[in-house]
Amino acid sequence: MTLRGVIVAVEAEKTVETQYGERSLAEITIRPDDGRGDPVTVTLWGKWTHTAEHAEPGMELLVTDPEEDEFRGETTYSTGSDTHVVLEPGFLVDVTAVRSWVQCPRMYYLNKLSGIPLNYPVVKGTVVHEVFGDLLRGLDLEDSVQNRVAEAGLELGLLGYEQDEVENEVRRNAAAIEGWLQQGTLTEEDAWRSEYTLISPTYGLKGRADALRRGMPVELKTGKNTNREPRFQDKIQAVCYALMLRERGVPVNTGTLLYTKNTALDRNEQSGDLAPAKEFSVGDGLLNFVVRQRNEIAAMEFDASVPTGFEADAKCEYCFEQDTCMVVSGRLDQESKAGQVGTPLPDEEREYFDRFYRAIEEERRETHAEYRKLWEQTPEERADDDRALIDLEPTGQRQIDGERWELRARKPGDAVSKLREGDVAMASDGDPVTGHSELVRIRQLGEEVVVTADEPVDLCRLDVYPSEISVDRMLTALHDSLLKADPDRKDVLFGRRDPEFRDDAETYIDNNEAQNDAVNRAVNAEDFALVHGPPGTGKTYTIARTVRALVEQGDRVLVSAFTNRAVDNALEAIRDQGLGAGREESDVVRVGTETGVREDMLDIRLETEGRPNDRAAELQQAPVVAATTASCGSRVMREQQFDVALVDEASQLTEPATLAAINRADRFVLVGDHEQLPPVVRAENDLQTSLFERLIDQSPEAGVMLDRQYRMSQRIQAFSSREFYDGALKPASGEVAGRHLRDIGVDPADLPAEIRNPVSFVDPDGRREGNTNPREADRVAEIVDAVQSAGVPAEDIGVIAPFRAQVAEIGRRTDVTVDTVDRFQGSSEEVIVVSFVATGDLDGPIFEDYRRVNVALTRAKRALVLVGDAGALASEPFYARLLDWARR
DNA sequence: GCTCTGCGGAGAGGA
Repeated sequence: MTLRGVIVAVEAEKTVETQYGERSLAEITIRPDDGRGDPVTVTLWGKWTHTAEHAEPGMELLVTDPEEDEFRGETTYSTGSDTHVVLEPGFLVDVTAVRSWVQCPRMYYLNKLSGIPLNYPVVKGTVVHEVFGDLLRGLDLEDSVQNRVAEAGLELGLLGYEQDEVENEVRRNAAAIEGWLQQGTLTEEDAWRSEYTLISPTYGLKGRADALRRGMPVELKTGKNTNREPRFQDKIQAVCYALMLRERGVPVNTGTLLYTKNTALDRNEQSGDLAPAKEFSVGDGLLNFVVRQRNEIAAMEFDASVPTGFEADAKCEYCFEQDTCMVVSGRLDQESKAGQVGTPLPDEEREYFDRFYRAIEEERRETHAEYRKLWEQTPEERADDDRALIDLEPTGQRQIDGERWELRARKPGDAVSKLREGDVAMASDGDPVTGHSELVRIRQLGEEVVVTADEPVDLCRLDVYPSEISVDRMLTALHDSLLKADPDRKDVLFGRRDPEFRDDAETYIDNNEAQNDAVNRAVNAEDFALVHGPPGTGKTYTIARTVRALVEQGDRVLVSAFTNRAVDNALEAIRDQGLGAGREESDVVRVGTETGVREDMLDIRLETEGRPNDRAAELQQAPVVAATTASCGSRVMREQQFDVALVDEASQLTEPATLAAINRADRFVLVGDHEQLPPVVRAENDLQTSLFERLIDQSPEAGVMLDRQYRMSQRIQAFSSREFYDGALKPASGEVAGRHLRDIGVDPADLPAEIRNPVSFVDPDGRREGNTNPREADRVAEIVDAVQSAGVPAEDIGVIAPFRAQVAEIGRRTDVTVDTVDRFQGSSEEVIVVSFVATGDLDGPIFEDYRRVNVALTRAKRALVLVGDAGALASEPFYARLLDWARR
């Protein structure tokens, strides 16, 4: 039995006399989640009072296997022999975080804040781990060493390492592993498996064990340890995995640490215990200790407080992070055991840091809520939520290169989900949390689903695997921009100084004054420039022309955007300017994964595998580098410096995500449109406003608005121009203004009367059902058919709906592109049909942000058909104006 | 990457 609920009261610890002597206890009252709602009291005995000290009203508490008692007619609970007390079980702490917390709570905080830098021990450690996995999967040691070192080519090159010396070192590490493995495999056939992903609903833990041997966790350490016992923090890591395995019913009582530098080669010169593998027994004491440590972290994060180092017996004089720790606490004016050095940041910067730190941590909690849905939702609910494909029928498994696995399954019916080809996902036998699951990469997602994995699994279900990476990257960007950035940069970001511009004026673009102004602004910016580009105004061309001008004046340029698609769009235009002719030129380099980068840009994609020096040179010598903002926060990109960072679709980026890109450069140019979609964030907080929007408000003089659009007819653009751009948006020419279906060979007479006008409104009299409206979907499909029959090719028609469910509903009825507004941003079609779904009223956040409507309407070039419920639309002034305009 | 401690044991126990 598990007791679970929100804490309503926490009593102070007290000491009582029992028949077994003096014992301490603390009482916590919770309101259980069981629905009855009557508060119950739980008595925490002995060491669990430690957790009571960290508990606060409002936190969630989980108690496993409590003992039930009657006291004064009420049921009470207390901790027993099998009891674990867990604070905030919904907050998922990573196992490596528990490890660093145990070393020192400040270390945990510093790691979180500043990320893992690019350094040799880290890169080498990763390579050795990969070789270890390969050996477990039966690969040849020499092949594995060579392949894995080559794969790390770029990082090694940036660190100035040669392939041979790294191979030799990895070989030495791997030899220790192999020797030990051979002993084991002689007796234990098939008792191994590598890289085991675990998520714990009970303990609020997640992590990936390096390996399991006969079900027991094995952790690999690339260092040396000649003590008889494994290092304490290493044990902690293994104990976390043991705890999670026990939760799944595996009777784990042993953990193993494998120290790869404990080799026979050193035996002559070293004394001590040089066996690479050190086993230790996992008892209740350690398991409980780990739960209590995790509780400390969860409690600290509950109110976003900052650890000082006093929480544990940290001994700063031994710590390698002492200097960093003192600098961070000095600059952020934090209490710390190590002490402080340096002057604190100005108050407004401190306030900014705190505000965004909290906002990012809120976002992290929302990400954890996504994880929770893995076990809180039924498979059917997950599928309805578009977050999983369920009821897959496995059709085959085979081993492919490198002893990895390719798994196939048939997808029943026309199931849809957020999953995309190239995504990392969680494949399972049906239950991703308690069943057998593996992290996989999706290769193909049609009627047949194909994924690749390190280990085989029955491919019955595929789940979105939430990632904290963007949250982590935002934190490191925040850290870099406040603690490492040059003060000059901060002065303009905080509005203490106006951005400056050089006076030069040149003609870069001779047929569009605003675009030419924008390029001049960007090229002459001493600090930053902002380019406001409403739909169809040639943002991308302006960016490309700017990049060329910057490169010609000798600048090194970083081109970035939130999505891979936007980066590649910008790159395409940049290549049209004559840059990035091909790999030989290597003047433009695209940094990104093979699956993320668009096919026609793969020829300039930076290969990360190969000879270190060559790979590093390709990146370091490129005058133009393009990468997503998430990649800009990567270990590799954090080492790069640019003169100018140019960020496209900046209005869709959170402020810290934008910082990740602009931290890399002396000057920056943001291009965007704050009247289109804002950043996608889960929590409601400061992350919802983009840096672009904030700076446009703060320094309007740094901005140029592109005011001529090359996309929509006059009739189509009118509403958007009036409602969102104060009427300033104009067609670029008479040709654009007068665009009509006739120009592409369509006679309006061939269309049904109700959609004969360039902008029309149709009310199908449907009913909203959840996030769909089947009748409206029917009608949309009929309209699309009619448009096609009149002669518009399918590829020139697009359908936009607010919800993915309706997108799927319509998609079943037509072959043209159907997608959500959010996915349509950045593209356009000759004819656009918009399905509003809502009937009766316009309840729901999706309708509250009018910017979404702006995006939907401005995708159309020659014809726009709005399909919806007139009553619902008329119920709200903005939509009523839209309706009037469409029916005119 | 270091010099160190953090981990008990069956299991009930107070008012």
